[in-house]
Amino acid sequence: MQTNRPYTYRVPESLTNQVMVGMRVIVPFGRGKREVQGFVVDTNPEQPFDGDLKDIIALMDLEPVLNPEMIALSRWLAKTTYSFWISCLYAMLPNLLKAKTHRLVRLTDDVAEAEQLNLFDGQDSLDLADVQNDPDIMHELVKLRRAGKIRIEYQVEDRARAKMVVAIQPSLQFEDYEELLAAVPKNAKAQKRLLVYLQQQTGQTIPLKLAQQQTGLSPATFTLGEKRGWLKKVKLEQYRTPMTKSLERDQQVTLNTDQQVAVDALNQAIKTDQSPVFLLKGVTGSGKTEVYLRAIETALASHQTALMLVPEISLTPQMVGRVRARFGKNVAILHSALSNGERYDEWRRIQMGLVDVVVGTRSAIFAPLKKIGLIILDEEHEVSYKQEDAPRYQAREVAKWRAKYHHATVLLGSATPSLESYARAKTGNYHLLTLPHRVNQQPLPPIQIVDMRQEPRQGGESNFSQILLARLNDRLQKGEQSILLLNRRGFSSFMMCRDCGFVLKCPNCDISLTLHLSSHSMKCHYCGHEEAIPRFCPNCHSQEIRYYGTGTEKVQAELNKLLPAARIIRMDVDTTRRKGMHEKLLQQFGNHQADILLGTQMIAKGLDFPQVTLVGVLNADTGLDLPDFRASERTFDLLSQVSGRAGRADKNGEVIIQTYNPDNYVLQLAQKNDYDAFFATEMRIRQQAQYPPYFYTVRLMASDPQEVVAAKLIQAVSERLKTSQLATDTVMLGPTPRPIARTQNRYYYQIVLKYRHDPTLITTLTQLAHETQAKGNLRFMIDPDPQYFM
DNA sequence: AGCACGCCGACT
DNA sequence: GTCGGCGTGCTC
Repeated sequence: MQTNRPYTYRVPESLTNQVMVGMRVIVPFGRGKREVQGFVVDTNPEQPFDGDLKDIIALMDLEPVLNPEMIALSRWLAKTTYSFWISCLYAMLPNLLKAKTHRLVRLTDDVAEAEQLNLFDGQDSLDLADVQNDPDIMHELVKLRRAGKIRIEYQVEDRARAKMVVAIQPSLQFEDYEELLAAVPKNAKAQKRLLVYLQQQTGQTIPLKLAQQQTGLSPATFTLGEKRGWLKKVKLEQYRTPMTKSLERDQQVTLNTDQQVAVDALNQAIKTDQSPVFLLKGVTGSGKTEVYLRAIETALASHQTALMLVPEISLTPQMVGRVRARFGKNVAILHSALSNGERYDEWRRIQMGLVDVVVGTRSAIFAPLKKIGLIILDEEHEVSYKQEDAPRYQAREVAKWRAKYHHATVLLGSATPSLESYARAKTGNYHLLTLPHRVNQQPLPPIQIVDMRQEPRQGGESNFSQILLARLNDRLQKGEQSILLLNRRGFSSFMMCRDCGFVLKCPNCDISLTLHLSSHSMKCHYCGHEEAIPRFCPNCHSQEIRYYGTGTEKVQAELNKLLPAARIIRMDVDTTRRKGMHEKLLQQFGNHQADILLGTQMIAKGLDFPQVTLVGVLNADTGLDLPDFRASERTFDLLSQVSGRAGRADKNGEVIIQTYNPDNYVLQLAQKNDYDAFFATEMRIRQQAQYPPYFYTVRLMASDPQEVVAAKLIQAVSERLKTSQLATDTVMLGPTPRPIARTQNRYYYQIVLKYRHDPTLITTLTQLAHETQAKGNLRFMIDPDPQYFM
């Protein structure tokens, strides 16, 4: 944090007129011979440094990688998220441009040959990163270092490598080729063909491969042509384009009245110089996507570009497919599943202005599009729009910042808007657009709530109520499909000894281990720790150990018994971990190779399968009693979304929700599909408890492998806050241990602050971020508008 | 992050 | 008198 500011360097003569704002440079920094990478943020500082300047060592770029908009945005981002400016700059670049520093160990003096052979393997240098985990080698190196026999050099490596292809350019004029044609020997057929081809292509640049194909000539002929000066060979950047899958057919749809109203409002806004925010609230299946596509068309028609964010590409393949179908090669896709190379190439295409539409996940909000006319956030309430590690930005807020900069329109879409957004729409801060009806004219599927406490229990407990089982059977007979949601993976959620009450916990985290039968192990869902299934209690050696709680694995086993004829696809983190499995499973289900799709919340969103007429929620209570003020909002959202998967085509759908809390208002209102009533109820609770959207929240957290160290720091922070002059309505909760006090062998303590308007608090937090040093393993972080409190 | 400097205790 | 561990402050 002490270095969180710009430093001034001299431009050496060799770089005169080459250094530009937005370029990356290599500079010396500190007393050693350390080289670090930096960004040029200004070439004409207001307050020049009064002292000896060091020279810039080298440029890493031939052209800026960040434009002035990005530099201004990064400044604002650093301020509002209490982050380092430089991490904000890096957050805007594709991974490939984030330099890796190599620490090379070099010999300074004669070292015994044996040492050189052992340590350096005959090489003249050694990358520290390769050996830093080997204590023996490190010890040896420390000794050599003390003896002055080795030194460490820092090297910055540029990882950006564009894939290059050779291309040819005709270098002469039409008439020149005419003359040459007349002059070549009659039997030189290949040369003649080349000349004719070049004559036709004057002024073009053609990849060599393509030219060979078109002419049927060999590479040798082109080389000859180059030698004789008929053509020039150039290197052309080639872009790795992801998702080369054939484009879907674009379906032209006629808008219904509601859609038309929304599109008209958006069209008008896009053409103005304002930067309004629209909230499009449309029930599941109401045709929000078509509204998005029309708005993008408008932006393009007025020579502007469009940026569209989706929560997660793998969850919304159908959405991405439709954008590509409509706009074809004019679209760049940016998401986390791309390789670094693919991501870099897509980013370059955007940077160079080769595309006008960008679709991507959270970080795509930094796509270097110029002249943005429209920014869309689909499913705006999704938590994935908030980055959970530094810089902890909310993509929705970045969208609004960029919209102001570009005079662009922001469009937030959702069936269940976040309370924050809907509240703003209600007060007129945002413009509200609504799509209350499904496009297929079907009503939303009726939802039935089943009270699991009333279920008969003959023959042991079942996870299925009689009615849900009967309905599943009915769909099976009719050849229709069902979706079952159980928001818990694994087989059983915990193991307990009947004799002594011992619960098997993760050694690294304060959380019980989950039984996974498919991998024959006990797993921790927080750190990935895995161990064998115990045969007797580790505490009292009793054999009376039992497993409690139900996960997707167990339900799958139970279904196999209850409905042996049903073909089941289970979809959770465990079955989709491998690349491409997600798509594969969905495709199988889409081809009706299975009758039931059973899964965790990953199946709740965005899926559109016409044969699905039944949705069952096995346990609606799981998310309700978490210590998190957003628990109700998330449950309502999940239930609404998953219900929307039923009856999307011409057949009627039906939803069954099983619960032990049938009277809970969240379930009651989800059943009625009454978002507005839910909003009103929840808003009253939030107002009373002083939570968003009435108050802002910020979470401060200290963590360390030693509990006392973390506790001490948070205590000091707490004292500091108490002595600063906080606004009278600012509330400080804590310090307390985090609800899950320990994960990955670190203890966490937190303070949650709630405030309305408190400039002093903001200043104090900024100072805290500056002053609170991370020492050793101790960490301190400030998370504005946190999404989770666990 | 990494380095130098200075303080302090332990040892020669 | 000297060495090394550790806390603090600085890096254009």
